[in-house]
Amino acid sequence: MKPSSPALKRPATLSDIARLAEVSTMTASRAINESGYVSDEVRRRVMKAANKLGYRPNMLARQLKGKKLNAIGILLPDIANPFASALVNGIKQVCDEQTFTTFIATSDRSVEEEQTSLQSFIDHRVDGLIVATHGTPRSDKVLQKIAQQKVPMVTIGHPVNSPGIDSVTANHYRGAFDAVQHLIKAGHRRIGFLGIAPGEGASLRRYQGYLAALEEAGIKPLEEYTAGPTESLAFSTQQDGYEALLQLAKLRRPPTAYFARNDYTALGAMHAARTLGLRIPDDIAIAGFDDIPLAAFAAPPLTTVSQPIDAQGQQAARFLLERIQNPALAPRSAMMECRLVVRKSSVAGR
Amino acid sequence: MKPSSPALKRPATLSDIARLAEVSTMTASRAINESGYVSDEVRRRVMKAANKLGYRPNMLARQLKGKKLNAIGILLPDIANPFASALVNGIKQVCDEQTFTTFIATSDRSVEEEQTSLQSFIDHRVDGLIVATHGTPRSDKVLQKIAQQKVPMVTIGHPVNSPGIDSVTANHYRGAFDAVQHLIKAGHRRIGFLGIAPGEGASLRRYQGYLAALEEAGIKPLEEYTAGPTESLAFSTQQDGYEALLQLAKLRRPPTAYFARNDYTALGAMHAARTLGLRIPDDIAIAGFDDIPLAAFAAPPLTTVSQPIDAQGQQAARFLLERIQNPALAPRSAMMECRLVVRKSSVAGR
DNA sequence: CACCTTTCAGTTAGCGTTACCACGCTATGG
DNA sequence: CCATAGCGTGGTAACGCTAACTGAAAGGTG
Repeated sequence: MKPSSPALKRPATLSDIARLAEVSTMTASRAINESGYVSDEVRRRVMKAANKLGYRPNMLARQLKGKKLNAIGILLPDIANPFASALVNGIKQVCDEQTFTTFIATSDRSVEEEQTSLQSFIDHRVDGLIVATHGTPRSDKVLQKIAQQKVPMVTIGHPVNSPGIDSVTANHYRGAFDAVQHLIKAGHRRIGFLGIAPGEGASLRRYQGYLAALEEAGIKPLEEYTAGPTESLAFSTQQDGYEALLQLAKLRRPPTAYFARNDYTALGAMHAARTLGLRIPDDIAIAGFDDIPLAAFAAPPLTTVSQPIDAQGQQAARFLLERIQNPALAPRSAMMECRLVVRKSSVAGR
Repeated sequence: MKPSSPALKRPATLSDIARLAEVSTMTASRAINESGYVSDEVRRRVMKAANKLGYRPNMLARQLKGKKLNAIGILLPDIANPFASALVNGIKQVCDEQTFTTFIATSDRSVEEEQTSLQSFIDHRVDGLIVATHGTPRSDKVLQKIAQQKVPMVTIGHPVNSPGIDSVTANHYRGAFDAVQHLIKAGHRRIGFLGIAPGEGASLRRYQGYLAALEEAGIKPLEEYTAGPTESLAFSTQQDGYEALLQLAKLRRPPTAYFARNDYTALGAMHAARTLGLRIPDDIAIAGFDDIPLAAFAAPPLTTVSQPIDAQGQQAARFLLERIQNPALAPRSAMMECRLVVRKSSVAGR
């Protein structure tokens, strides 16, 4: 006979514990939850029984009784996204302290997926949602619809103007502004923007920052200096950057510097430059955005803008947990500053 | 007065629907679930009511009644991991067909995190688990402990020898063998291994494949040709690759070719080579493993080994869903072949 | 027309948990 | 000595859902 049969095949319940500790179910519940009055002696007995049976409270039954699930959902556009990891870290740091579990789902950058994923979270009765998808008018509508179901919600990356939704965002405008200003100070006047098709940048804050920096320097922005994928407000890839730079380099008077919408695009552009035999940073300068881990290891290392991702995650989690405590809170928003990281890809000479 | 008040603050329940459709709760349940006998007329009435109230079944209450939750948990080592995305895609493809929801959690490469994340999934009563963490003896113990709780489970990436656990894995051994053989065929005899400290490769199949290829060619492996982080069976980074190559290049007779344990390590090594003024592939050849998206965009493009990640995810999901249907299944395992992708980093000349 | 089968709908109970109430017990104070 | 208050414990009901049963009506068969 084994010392103690490892476990029933069915997980232990409160009544199992109660039976073993020879108390009522209710007393067992109180002992486990440290609520109400329980004598030390009984509490010890219950704890011992719970331990022996490997008791784990059934969160589902708990939630059914109107308590919190102690779980939140995080919706990410894409798991390969370099932000994802840092963001989740920041969120988890805060959630762990309050013993909230975090579940992640992805939208694969499709609005349909976004909707079903969010609905799944709600169907499983998470206590709140952190949504880090990229903002498009259609996806905003989805979010507002979801928010109507009275689920506490925080967005990261783009504000949604809706009651009951908090937002956290980085100052993309300012970050782009700083990066382009840096290129201008390095002597460049012809600066291309990689990662979006001409005429589609109206809602892209990084593009607006680019324009503002040019304007401040008295440089008239040329539409032909913008290249990138159409119908992709959401993202832009290495391939896009590669093609965009090849395209702009063909101009009669091509840019001498490029600001890429994100680091992937910038890395693709660097590859294109090499293909064309252009030296970086001697022939052309390149700057990106996001400071992904590989940026520092590119050849040459990439000048870029670093977002305080971790901090955004933390702030979002704090907002959310507060809103779960008090759902009636007025919508709040926080904006965090970015930091320009100057590396070799943008400064000629040593 | 509004045309129709948007929604109660409390989500609609079956009894709400039943009341509105003037039937019993049970009949509403039958109509919604299409089980048992319900007349067409009543079914229509119920559906209409459900629609009007925006009814969504409470999965938690359902599970409590002994039904499936229709949700599985995926545990990933790290979200930034380039596999993660493809893996999740493969899993979702299969799960979507059967209307299973997928939730993701990360272990941050810590065994403690791994345990708490898995336990969280179980606490929330998911129907099954797909675990894609890297195998270490300690983590295997955790998995076995979890498996005792009778949760259907499939591992990806490393087999766990335990009843009730299926595994899916790629043939890392063979993939590494092919890559190293390729380097040998290109004329190299002094081939370094980057990504693990000397003497720690016993359980690393990629290292075993490397050794086997050398042996087959009659090359005696040198321990001093191995460099990388200690106590990191789990992973190796760009930084590790960078340092490892710098270290091996200092040898009196340094390797002329390097096989890196993964592409990140390889990219770090390429950076180190550039720092040293070594040309790739003319002075040294480099090959990696994993074929991450950036590998093709490195300078020069990186020779590497491509895993059938998507297929592994699909297979794992199929295993899991079968096991959820029939938990008594004997453990199964599947191994998928890798593919060598030859690019410029390994072949001198044009 | 008696009898069985199929269809349809309602009633009851229970999943695991906790809120609420009720009951005893002990200590305190008038 | 009885009222009152603070402890400690048990009983009951309910959260939203569905399995199992019960009952009734409709349809078919000989």
